[in-house]
Amino acid sequence: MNKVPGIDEIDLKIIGLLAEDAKIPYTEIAKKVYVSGGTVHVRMKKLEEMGVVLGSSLKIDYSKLGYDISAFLGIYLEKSSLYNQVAEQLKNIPEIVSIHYTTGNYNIFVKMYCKDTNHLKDVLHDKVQKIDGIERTETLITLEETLNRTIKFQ
Amino acid sequence: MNKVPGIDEIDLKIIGLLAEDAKIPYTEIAKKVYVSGGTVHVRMKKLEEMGVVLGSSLKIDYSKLGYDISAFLGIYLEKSSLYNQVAEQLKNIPEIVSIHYTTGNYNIFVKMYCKDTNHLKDVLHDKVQKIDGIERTETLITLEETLNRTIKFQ
DNA sequence: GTTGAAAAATTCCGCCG
DNA sequence: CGGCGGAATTTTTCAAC
Repeated sequence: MNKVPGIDEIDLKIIGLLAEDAKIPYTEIAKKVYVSGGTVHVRMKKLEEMGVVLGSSLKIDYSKLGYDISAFLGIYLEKSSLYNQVAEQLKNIPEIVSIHYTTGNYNIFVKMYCKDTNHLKDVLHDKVQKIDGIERTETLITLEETLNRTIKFQ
Repeated sequence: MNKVPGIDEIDLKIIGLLAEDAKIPYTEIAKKVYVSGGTVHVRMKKLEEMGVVLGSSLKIDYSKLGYDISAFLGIYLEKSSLYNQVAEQLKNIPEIVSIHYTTGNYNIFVKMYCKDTNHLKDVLHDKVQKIDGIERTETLITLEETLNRTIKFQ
């Protein structure tokens, strides 16, 4: 399997189980992994201190909250050295949930959620396109999301 | 704000808080939102039944587990009607964590994690490229991920 | 890594506005 | 009916081994 110093099979199993549902009680994890509840607690604390586990979050169906459009944005910069500066501005746009500096076609790649096509148009036109250093953008609208999981380590 | 039937400000605040850290105790959420712990519990149960909240998961630093490469894959299909068929095959590749059917440049857009460039090459060559119906792919390697949050509703 | 016990949170239910 | 409060149950958390 995976060779990472300081992390063993048990740690990976714990992470694997909690990645699917972060609210499973440690006592239940303990049974499945054949250790005591206290050990699961100690392991998780270690993993958090190591920075392997960064926290937990809710899985949310955005469309049920009125955010019907999930889209990716490929951004071309005028100069790739502008990344940090442009990323700072992108952070201020609440519709944007992740920002990636990438090799390949685009310089920056961004994921965002919008309520509808008008909202998307507004964000693009009034917020993204106004940022200095952005040459042009390309929009990929997600029509269907088939999968959304965490990687399997076991 | 947002008009979604059956969901009010309090629900959105609860979701907002738990989206940042799914393990905050309901009693603590209750204090911040000025309702009782029982009410937070009832609200969350309602949101889960409505399918707004799909569950919870761990935020994991994949690089600390030896998965140093996060990449996107833009996939061109021979015919876009092949989506379901190809998506089924992609699901069987454990390195792939999300699959999107998109408008724009690519037909399918995929996110994946690999240990290193060799691992990435293997996945592309031995797994992805072997799938029937895929014309060609384009790889965008993430050099830096600046942001990863859930959308702010409040 | 385990155990056990104190502290805290969850969860459920009857009551009230 | 939605929200509250309290009580039983479960979980978390921590110290000693």
